Amino acid sequence: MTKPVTIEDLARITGVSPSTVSRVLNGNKGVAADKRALVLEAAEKHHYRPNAVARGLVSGRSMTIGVVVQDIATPFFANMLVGIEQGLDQSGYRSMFASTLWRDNDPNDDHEPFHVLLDRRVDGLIVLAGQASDQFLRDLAEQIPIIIAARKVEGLEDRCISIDNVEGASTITRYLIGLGHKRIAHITGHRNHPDALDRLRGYRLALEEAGIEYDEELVVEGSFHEESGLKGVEQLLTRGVRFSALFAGNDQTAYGAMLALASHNFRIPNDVSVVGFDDVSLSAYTLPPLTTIRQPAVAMGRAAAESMLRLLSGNDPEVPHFQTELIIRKSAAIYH
Amino acid sequence: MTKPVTIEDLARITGVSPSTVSRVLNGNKGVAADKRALVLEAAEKHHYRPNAVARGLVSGRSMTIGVVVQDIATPFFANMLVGIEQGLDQSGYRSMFASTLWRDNDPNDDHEPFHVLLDRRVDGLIVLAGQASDQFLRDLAEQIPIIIAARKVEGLEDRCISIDNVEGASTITRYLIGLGHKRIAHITGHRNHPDALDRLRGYRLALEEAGIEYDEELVVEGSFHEESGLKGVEQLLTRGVRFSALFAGNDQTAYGAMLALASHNFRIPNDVSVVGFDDVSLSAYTLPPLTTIRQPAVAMGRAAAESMLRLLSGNDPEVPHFQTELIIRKSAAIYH
DNA sequence: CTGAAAGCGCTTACAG
DNA sequence: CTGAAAGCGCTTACAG
Repeated sequence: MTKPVTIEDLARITGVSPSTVSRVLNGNKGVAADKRALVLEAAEKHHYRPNAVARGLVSGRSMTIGVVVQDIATPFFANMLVGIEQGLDQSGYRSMFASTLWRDNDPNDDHEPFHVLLDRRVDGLIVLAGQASDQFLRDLAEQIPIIIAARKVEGLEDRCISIDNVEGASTITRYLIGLGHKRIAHITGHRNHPDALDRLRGYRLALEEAGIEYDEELVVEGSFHEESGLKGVEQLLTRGVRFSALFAGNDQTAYGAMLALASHNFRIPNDVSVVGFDDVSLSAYTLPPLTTIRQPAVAMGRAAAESMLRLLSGNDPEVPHFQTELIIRKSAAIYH
Repeated sequence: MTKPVTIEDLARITGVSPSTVSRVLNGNKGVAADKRALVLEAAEKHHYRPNAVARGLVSGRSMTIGVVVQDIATPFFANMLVGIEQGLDQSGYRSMFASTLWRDNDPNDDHEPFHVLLDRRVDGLIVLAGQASDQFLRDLAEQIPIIIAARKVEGLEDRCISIDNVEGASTITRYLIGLGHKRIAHITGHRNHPDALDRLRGYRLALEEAGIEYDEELVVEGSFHEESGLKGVEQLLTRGVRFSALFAGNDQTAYGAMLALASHNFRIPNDVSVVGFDDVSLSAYTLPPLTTIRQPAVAMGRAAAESMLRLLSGNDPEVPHFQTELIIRKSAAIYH
């Protein structure tokens, strides 16, 4: 473990002052050409690398932006993270992630990931969905530049990047109705998850418009995971309700649902149509490929990063508006 | 943007010296109980939070460990990252990720993610697979504690956590052979990827053992992505070669392959058996559920973090050995 | 038990 | 154009 070379070292080697070394290293104007060359050469030769920690302490900027995420391993979030990295690239900023999910026992741990990041003096915070309260996020916004993605926070509208879940859900439900389906089941996300609530609302809205009565026997609670799609279908089947189509709360739920249906010998889409929400990249490869609503995760992540960059340079974040899009593949068909 | 309170502030408020404040904040012994109480109360009241940057500068430890990863959005890597977070939890250390993948144009950028991390003075580095050269990693190991996961580096064996790809591949190929298959196709990973090479070797090994001649017409190059599974099958079909089973280089490749086969009206596993490698969590939910080789990503990530922690505390890393496991589901069946 | 001082590696006015 | 000095927020010997 060799000690990294410092500016002090370089100064000693080249015979100029540390100030001058610092200046040439920072591409600062006004340094004699010969000294500049000297320093640059020495830096190169000794593999000098600036200590970002020290630099951060004096400049007050760590050049890293914190990202709070529920679960890295969820395809949708993973894609947003990719987008964030893309958006930050070339900016000199880097992202640092902090997650919670898998330790959801301790409720006041909800703030723990925020603190790790804040303590490390990140220059800004991008929050992906998550269960921190609106109030907490509002307070945070007083302390540090913040952008929120895949979630809407009252009072922070100009910092939120999200799609309209009600609209997306009603669009895909309408699509099923247009295919002739009347008995449409729905497996929701977590009971209190805002997205889950909005999607349920969109589903009901579309039914209402079409004059189809809402039947609570047709909806079961899920959790946005594959497992819950599987269980959801089992529940529906146990209840003995008839349905010709199923709107799963998200794509992962749809995967589980399709498996359960197949194992009960229902053919998709001939016997029952299945649709999801999100359009995770895998959904183009399921059997059959999944009809779903696209929520542009990568683009949203990139936009979050870009808005953050704008915020950090003192400008208006200008968060863009994202539209959902109906992606028609093979998992839903005309009712007969 | 309110300025965070500092130790200096706390000293002024409580009337003790900064040294004393620092001591009580660090749970240091030997401080009068009354002063301790005073400081603690003030810290609480003013929401004091230590500046990890300053602390890092003096202690020389940033309490963050860098993780270099090819692609966060790949399920296998995402799971390793989850494992790393789990392993670091409670240790006070945090991870910072840096990836490259999606900018694979510039070859000498390969080292860029290492530099961002090194410049920020991470205390250790966990490298997940990746294309940095063995030599580069060996050099790195001289500078900083390093653990390498999902890859083997010569000379750094005691720092590598990986499974035996040859063994895994030969195991699953043997399984197919045991089912009666003789014409087994294989879609590899990237041409030069060590894992891809090892899996191909394992495949050939098993064939050889069984006295089945290796037929290069049966193997096509893939890239470990869904898309390449799809294309791989198309190629095989175009070649007009007969095969009753297909060993995909990894699970994602298998997904694409299954889709292609299905769209050509092959039933899985009745007409052709398909197996993968990795056992990503989704593989339990495909149609049919995928028979595959499990590479315990989360556990490996956790082990990497734990070994790193050991290394940082001056102990032997004690990297554990991981075994692959054959996971039998529904995508492969007896040949007839 | 406690404070003054030095120092971590850098940047940035301030003089010259 | 260039160096000496101060300072970022903390920790840690060093005296007392």
